[in-house]
Amino acid sequence: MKVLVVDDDRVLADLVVFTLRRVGFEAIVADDATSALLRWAEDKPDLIVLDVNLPGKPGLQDGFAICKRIRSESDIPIILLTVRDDEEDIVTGLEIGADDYVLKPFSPRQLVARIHAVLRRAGTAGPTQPAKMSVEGLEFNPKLREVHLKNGTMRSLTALESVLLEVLMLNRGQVLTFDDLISDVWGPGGGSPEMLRQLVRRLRSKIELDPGNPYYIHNLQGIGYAFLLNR
Amino acid sequence: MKVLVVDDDRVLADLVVFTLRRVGFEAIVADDATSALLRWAEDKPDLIVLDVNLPGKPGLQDGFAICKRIRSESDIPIILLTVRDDEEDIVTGLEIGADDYVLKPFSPRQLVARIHAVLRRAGTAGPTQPAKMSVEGLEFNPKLREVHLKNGTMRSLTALESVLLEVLMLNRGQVLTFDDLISDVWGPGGGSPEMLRQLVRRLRSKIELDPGNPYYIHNLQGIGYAFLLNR
DNA sequence: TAGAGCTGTGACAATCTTGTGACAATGAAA
DNA sequence: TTTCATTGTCACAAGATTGTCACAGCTCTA
Repeated sequence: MKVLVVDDDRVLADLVVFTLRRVGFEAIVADDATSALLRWAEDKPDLIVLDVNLPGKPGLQDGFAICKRIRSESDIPIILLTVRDDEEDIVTGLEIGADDYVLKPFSPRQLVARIHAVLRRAGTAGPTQPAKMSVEGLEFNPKLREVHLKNGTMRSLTALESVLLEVLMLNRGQVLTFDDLISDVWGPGGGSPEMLRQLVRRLRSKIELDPGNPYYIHNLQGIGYAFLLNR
Repeated sequence: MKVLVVDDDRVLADLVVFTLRRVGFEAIVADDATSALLRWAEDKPDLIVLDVNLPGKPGLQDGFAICKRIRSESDIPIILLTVRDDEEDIVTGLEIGADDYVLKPFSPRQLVARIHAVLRRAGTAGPTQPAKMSVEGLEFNPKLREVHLKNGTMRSLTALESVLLEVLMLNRGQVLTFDDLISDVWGPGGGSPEMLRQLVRRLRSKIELDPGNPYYIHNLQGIGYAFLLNR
């Protein structure tokens, strides 16, 4: 997941880029309109974080101009960075197509959270989902979010249960650490071991014929979980 | 893969070194600016873990000063250890060229993960665990913490049993003293002969076909244990 | 051969990890 | 606005792991 950060404030841009990379995003920087458009065209980012105030001609080379230009050709998610209390800017930005805005000053964590929210709303396309996945009498349809069990029953899964099951089935026979699973399900920087435990329990209650003696999802104490270890 | 750990907190440095060695890194220590620069020049480490607060003149002999000095001559990956999640400190560190930072207090596992992340970004890979270890009909998978015996059975090991078996198998044919084993398994200052005895017993009960007449783990009275001594 | 010291053992205590049931919070849909 | 589904959070139970203890049996030395 690649993010283009457009800001002429070097220190701030560095901090944002560092934070984004730290939680797993690719991040690239542009510091004016020209290089922003060039980066957008060549690096094909998945989201743009765009400062409103940029060097160059106001109205022609500021953040709004870039946003407008990109919107004429693309639906890419755009988050505007603007100065506190400038509500007129906010309205203008949303009108020309920005998806969200963040007020300066802000903390990088706040920005990361906002990026996640925008990406969720945009429903970003991940790798092509397989139509169905079948293993050991368990048939899972990610699109419909339902599983058919060995005994013929069908269970519907929630969104998070689906994500977890897909991650586990795609990596069956391997041990996935708690951190790996948490990152894969909730995204960089999200989730917690407690949340994962609960999700595993909920998923087990739907797919295991005997949840007290799980057949599919195995725990390795202190390490993580595995789906159908070879045994 | 050699890591230079720069920290005047001896206990912490020992713990970090122990942890790094446990997962396959070489680790060396310096406890002030002078020896840090000397170690860097002479031992040519591949990465530096650098505490921000060091004894000596602030601004001239602290972690930032060392980082700045090294950056003027090298791109070596540098991870700063700091107690303050203060953005100012973080920005300062990044500005002078640090690649990442870890907040104290931290768990050794967290630091190792951060080191791997920085090395990945730097394009170098840290040491990986051997997939499997096989000796005389005993097959051990450290990742899954399981052994397959000569008679086909599979046994799961606990975390400490795994560590002990790996140490023993990596040094097979050699005698390891009680102190060596205790230090390797529990780390500096931890463990005891009593605990080691119990652990050896538990491990033997899982891997020996005849625990009363052990084939793999031999005791040398008053000295230590060995794995598969040639007799 | 006897005794001291060492190693192995079974069992229990302490601690940690995982699983569980239930409730709170949130957001979407009716 | 209300209701419901989903997800997050909490407190505690259950199970696993590790530490500790006391003693039996073995080995080595005088």
